[in-house]
Amino acid sequence: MQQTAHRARSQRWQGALAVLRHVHAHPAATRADVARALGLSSGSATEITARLKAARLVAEADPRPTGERGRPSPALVAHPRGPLVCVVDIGHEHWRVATVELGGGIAGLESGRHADRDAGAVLARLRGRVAAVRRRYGPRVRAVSVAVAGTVRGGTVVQASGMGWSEVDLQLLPSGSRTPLLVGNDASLAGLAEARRGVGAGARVVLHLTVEVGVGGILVVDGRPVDGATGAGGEFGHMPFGDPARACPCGAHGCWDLEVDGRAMARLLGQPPPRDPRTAAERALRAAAGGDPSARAAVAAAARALGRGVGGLVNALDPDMVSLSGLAIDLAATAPDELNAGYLAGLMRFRRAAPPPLLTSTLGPLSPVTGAAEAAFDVLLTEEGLESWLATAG
Amino acid sequence: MQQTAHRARSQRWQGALAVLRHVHAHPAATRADVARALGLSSGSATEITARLKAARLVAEADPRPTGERGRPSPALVAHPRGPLVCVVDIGHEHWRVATVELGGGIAGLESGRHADRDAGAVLARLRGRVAAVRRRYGPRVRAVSVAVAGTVRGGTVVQASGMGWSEVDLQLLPSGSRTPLLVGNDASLAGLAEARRGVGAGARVVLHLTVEVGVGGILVVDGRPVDGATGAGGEFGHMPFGDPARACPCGAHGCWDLEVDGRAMARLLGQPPPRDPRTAAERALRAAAGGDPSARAAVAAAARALGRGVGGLVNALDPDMVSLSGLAIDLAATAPDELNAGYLAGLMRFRRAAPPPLLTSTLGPLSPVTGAAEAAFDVLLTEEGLESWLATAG
DNA sequence: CGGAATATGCTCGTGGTACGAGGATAAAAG
DNA sequence: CTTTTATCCTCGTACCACGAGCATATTCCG
Repeated sequence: MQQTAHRARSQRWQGALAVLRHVHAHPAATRADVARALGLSSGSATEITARLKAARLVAEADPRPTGERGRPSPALVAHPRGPLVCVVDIGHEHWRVATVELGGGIAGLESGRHADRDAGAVLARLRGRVAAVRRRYGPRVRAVSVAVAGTVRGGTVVQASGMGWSEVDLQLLPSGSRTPLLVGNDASLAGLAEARRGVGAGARVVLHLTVEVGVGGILVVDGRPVDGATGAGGEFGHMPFGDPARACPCGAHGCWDLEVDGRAMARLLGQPPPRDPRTAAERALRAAAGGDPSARAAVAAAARALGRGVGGLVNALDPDMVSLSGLAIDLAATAPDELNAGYLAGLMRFRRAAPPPLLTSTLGPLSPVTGAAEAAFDVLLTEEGLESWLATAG
Repeated sequence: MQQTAHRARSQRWQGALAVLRHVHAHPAATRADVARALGLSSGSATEITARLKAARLVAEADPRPTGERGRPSPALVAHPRGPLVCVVDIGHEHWRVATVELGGGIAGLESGRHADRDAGAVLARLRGRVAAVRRRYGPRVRAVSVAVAGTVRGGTVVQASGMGWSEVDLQLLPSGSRTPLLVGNDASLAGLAEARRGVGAGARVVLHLTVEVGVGGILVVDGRPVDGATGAGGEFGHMPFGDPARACPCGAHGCWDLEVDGRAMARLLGQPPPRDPRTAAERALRAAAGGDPSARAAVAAAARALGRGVGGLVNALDPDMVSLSGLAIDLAATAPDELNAGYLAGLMRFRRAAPPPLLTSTLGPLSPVTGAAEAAFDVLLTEEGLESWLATAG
């Protein structure tokens, strides 16, 4: 039963891979659903699921009574000894280390606040947590995937101003380890998760935007993130939608960032530049909600600037919908009319009859974790990934 | 030898399709090249090429002496009775109707100037030319693909202000015809061509930008155009990079369009808004090249505005390179320092050490034709397209 | 309560595709 | 003219999916 090596490159396991991808994307799917969706005959479904079960990739849950006629179909779920991804989420204040299985289920989750934001200290702690996960699960951990609140290029953090980092190499694995390490921006990964499993599920082209300190996000087309040549795509906050005279810490001028976040609101309120723009924004939003007219005006201006930029991005990128997250949700809640007015004014006329809806993202604070897991499974659910799993686990 | 219907959905002809796509993308490739690139055994290559030859999809040219050692390998080329695409290019002033074969070779080309720019008149003439192509080649014509100088959404022209069109349905085929009709923006399709076969060949992420009246273009990732939910993506000229007080004919304000084209230069020269911004721009560029200081200043400002916007787009989209076309080439030639200064100033600091190069596109005026043919072959080189070809031609 | 209707799962024979080894072929190099 | 290099062809083998036929599990309905 020894299989030849080269064969794998062409079509071997292609059907199994398609099934596996479908199971991952639709965790509740029954075997019959999968067969229908993929156009498989029931014979093929039988054979493929048998192979996937033998390879410890999927398991079949007891069929649950659906109330429908016909023979009940077992649901395909992650195998209890199947592949896992270790996800690390590095925020400005907090960290998370999660273990995610096929289908997106979270098998384990730890979190905490940074005791010391220094890169060395943060990474030392996270290395320990990752090592613990790998000790516990052994070779089931197929990848480590990091979501970090900073600009990422080619696997390293170029800048994470919230933590005072610049040019940090995220060495989270012992040197020499062959486990792949993936790194992405947290807002972009959150957008990937929203597009696939959140508010964007079903839409083909999703523009995700989040406001925290500045604006981040991602365009997701057919479930694939448009993250550029080096993974640094999605830095929409550094498009020059603002006042060309205003310098941005990024080095450019007139960045959109400076018009919509806590820095913008503080400026509009006549306050000095805030040390922590996130809480400054929250303060302004609370004051505006409480009826303070000058806060109201500042929030309105930020909302309008947000809407105007979204309009420009929609003109250029033509999404089916826009998913809003972070402070953008609060801006939309506090100043919906201004956001909408800015959005419509920014759109080309022909788009105004039926503009892509601005929708609130639904996945919550774990969305970067989910997105990082998605990115990792994208790598694992390939022929190479499968081959490697079969070699170790088969 | 009757083949079952369902089989085709899974992996039938998958290998042949991969070969066909490779041949299309690499017209000069020998059979050995293809086998190597796709990891095919020589036996498989033999079988697949035999099948493709029998299906009148590819032919093998006489092996040419290469001067290298070893048995010469025949080149795989388009079959002389293989599938064709009828391409229609509708510019502001001119039209073209081309017949393109697999691999991108142009088998026939007609062109002319619009006698009357009215949509009805233009379409009537083009319908005639398309009908002539279809009469001549019969069922070999598998698709009609249109590149039009206007905003396209979902297969119809929303607006083509250069010709005074709005909401034009491009009915170029007799009603009831089953031949697929594809429609795209000319600048976006030109960018697709440049990314695949022009200056962007080899790059994974290409941002193509062209200046004519306003700015158009496309982002191409892994050879796939990022053209949005309705095909209207790439309207980069309507991002608000300019003065927010300035109204754009598109309905929005502050569009980049208004800062870089002939309208911008006329404005900077204190002239009234030109009826034909294209020739106004050419006039200003000529005057600047001739040494006129005020024209020089106007061109410099437009070049700087172009560079600044390109910087913002690079920040957000992270391409490997930027391909410039149309008047952008002239701006780059006339005011290279200003363009570059604007570009670098618009980039985030971490990008400035190795910014994506701004390169001049290479395909020339036929690039929209090539791009439209590419878009059509993308549809034809699928299982459905192949199946349909085999049904009629097999 | 029991047969009909419905939906799904399993078995097995068949066909299509790719592999890989071995030999044949066509050019350049020595 | 022989050797080297690179390619092409033939053929036996393996794998995967199909589809028909039958088995199984549930709901519906008289």
